[in-house]
Amino acid sequence: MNKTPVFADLILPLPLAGIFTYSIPLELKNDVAIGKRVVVPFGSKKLYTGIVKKIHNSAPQDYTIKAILACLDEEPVLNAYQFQFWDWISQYYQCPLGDVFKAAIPSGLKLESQTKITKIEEFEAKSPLSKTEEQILQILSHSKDVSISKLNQSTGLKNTLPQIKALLEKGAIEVEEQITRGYKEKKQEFIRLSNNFSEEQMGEIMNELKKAKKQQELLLSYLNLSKHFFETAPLKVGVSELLKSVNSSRSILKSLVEKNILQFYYEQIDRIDFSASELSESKQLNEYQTKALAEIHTQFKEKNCILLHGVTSSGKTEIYIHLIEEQLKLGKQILYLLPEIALTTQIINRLKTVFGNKVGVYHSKFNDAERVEIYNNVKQNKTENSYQIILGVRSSVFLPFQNLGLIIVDEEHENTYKQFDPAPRYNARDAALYLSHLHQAKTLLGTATPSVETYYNALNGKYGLVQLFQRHQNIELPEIILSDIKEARRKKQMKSIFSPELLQLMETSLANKEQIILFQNRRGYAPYLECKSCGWVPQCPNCSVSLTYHRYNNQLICHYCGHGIHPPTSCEHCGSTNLEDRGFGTEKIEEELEVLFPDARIARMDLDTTRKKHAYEKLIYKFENRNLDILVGTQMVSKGLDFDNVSLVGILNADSMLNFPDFRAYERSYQMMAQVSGRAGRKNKRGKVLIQTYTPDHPILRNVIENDYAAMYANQIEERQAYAYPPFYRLIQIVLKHKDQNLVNKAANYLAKSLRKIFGVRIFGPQAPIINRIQNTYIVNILLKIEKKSSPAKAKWILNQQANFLKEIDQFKSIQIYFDVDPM
DNA sequence: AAATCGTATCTC
DNA sequence: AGATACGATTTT
Repeated sequence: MNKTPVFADLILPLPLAGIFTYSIPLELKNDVAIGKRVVVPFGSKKLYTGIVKKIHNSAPQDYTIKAILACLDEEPVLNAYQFQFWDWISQYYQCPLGDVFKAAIPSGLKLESQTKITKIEEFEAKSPLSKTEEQILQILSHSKDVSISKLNQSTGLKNTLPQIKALLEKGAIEVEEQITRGYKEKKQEFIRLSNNFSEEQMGEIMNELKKAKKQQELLLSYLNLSKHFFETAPLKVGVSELLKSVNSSRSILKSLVEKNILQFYYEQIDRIDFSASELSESKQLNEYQTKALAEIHTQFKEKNCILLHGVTSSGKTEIYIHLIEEQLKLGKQILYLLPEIALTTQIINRLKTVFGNKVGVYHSKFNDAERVEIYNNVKQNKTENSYQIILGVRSSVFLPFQNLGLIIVDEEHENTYKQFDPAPRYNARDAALYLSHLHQAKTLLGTATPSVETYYNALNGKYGLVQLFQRHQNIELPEIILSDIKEARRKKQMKSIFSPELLQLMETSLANKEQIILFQNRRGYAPYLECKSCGWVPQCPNCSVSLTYHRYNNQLICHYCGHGIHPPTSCEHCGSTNLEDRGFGTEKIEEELEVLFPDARIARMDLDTTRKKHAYEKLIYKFENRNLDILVGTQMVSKGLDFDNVSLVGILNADSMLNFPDFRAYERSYQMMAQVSGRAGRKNKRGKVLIQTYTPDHPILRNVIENDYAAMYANQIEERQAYAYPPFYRLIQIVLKHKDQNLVNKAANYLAKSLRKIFGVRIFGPQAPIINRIQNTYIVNILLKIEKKSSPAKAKWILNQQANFLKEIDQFKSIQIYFDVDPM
């Protein structure tokens, strides 16, 4: 027998490069296996959940090795596809596997220990304690099991560890590592008869309960609900269901249990509803949809990825449904990606009516336990009671699929598919293509306004292309009207932010009992506050941005770090009390509408009004049922919602989008305006879109009016080629961060210089981003543009090497560096 | 990321 | 000197 110790290489949920080798103790030898979770000590105290990546026999030489403490799983939580997928993400997006782990696994499956501190009651101080030590003991005497971060918070100190250590040595406190309980199964309380009473016995019992009318009533209700004497096996009766049925109380039920007539029992239930609901057939496709579907079939024979370019309201969803049906028949899993939760509500409902409980939804507003259940459910992949279709956001590409047949990426152009912070900075649309490739599955990208990159790939034959330009039920595309607010301002015709044309149209719509959507890409009340005498604007103390005024809580808030203060009453510069809010956020627009249209029912939809779990659905529901006349919102209102009574869409300020300093600004503006416009229009009446702008002659606005995607594309692709941008070049952004602005600039200059020696003119910068300070850390960027045909892997290798060289220079050691591959 | 170690700074 | 603050180092 081979008695040499066996080792396991683990992925730990830490932003550290590489994998970590631990020994497998004898008693765990049979348990530990690739893909399972194990608990290991890391550093002096902490315990982490690691995932076994490899088991081997080569003992590491350079360090003493620790042992695995426990194995958490009977079955692996990660399958072979996922290991490959993680490796790809880690390599392509240049981040440690530990970061991928953190993003991919719901935190309910990642236990982590936390230090809990308790006071020892009998402790008496032999020597006088320091002020902070006294303070800590004071806090501990109020509550036990206090965490270190909580202590730091309550004392107001940055670091209490030295004091904790001192107190520990003096024997005043106790420190314990507790593993926070992860996922808990949900149990439901049921009630049943404690004996299989005969009808005769039951009669006696009822008789005995004559004096306890309430109890009698409750028992009777139980017999009714369970159909006890009618069914061979009585039905399950939930405690809460029973109590509700006769409006009884728990204490009455308890006395029946004490009399040993009824008894409680518990069963684990899924948080997810699997009750079968009534299903309706998928809809018959119209002539154009049928043709598109046939084309998709043909092209999938040759290509692995197809772009379905269909105008808004052309019925792409119904085509998806037919494709999903086909995959289901083959026994395959389907992943349906959406850019954000905001979009899901209407599509969930549509898919659920066709596929019922085969559809699972995965997004960030679910709590941990729910996410774990979905994860486990997908992992099981049974045909009964498991999701075959996952409707989810970005992170659902990490679910444990075993048998994917099709990935649909809806609204492919959306930038929310790209994760910006923290690592992994992946694009779910691009990752989906790799995931498809792993499973030998197909990918369908769907949108009315393709991203320039995707459209280029489709035109050049890398992807298939299927077009669908007929709107269903022949709803006409809306009429788009421009309103020159520069002119209106000059003539003093503007009523705050509203042009006379817009107000006119709004009045008509309201008079016709039709609905209105207003779009303003700015939340809060006013983007900034300004002193009228000297022009001073309150800034965030931690970031290089001005503070946004929010009226509902009367606060100035930084949208980058969340810092909030009460608005100052006087100017910090000149002392003037003449402070005025400038610009328009959704909150202010809502307020002004209430004055202008006192009879209209107005609501606002932005990040602030949709924080709560179902707030978004409630708003949509209200609007759908025509309980609202005007909906004001940020980009949330532009995405995939279909309402059939909206006759007017107003875009309040098109210029802020157009003037955004980014090479994708025009493309993004076109997409945004085209998408919002798609919300207008009804079965028998052409909708109207009014765009307010200072630059009515802007070529992009012309493209929007003429609904000419091709022209916009032709123009943009030319610019992309001329200025070396995607799809002709691949971008990698090198980001440097440090608290010291001089140091970070110096480091960036040094790195850019050494990179120029290798990449030459492909290096741009260093340049400070528009917001060059967030949370008191300064940021500098260097941009690398490399030809599409050259090897990105090699470029990344060189970047890494050069970054490591920089880190070897003493003064630059503490500079943070990371890469953003394909930045947005 | 978080604990620990090493060193600079503050306070009486 | 001792307490405190902060940065660098280490983690398998």
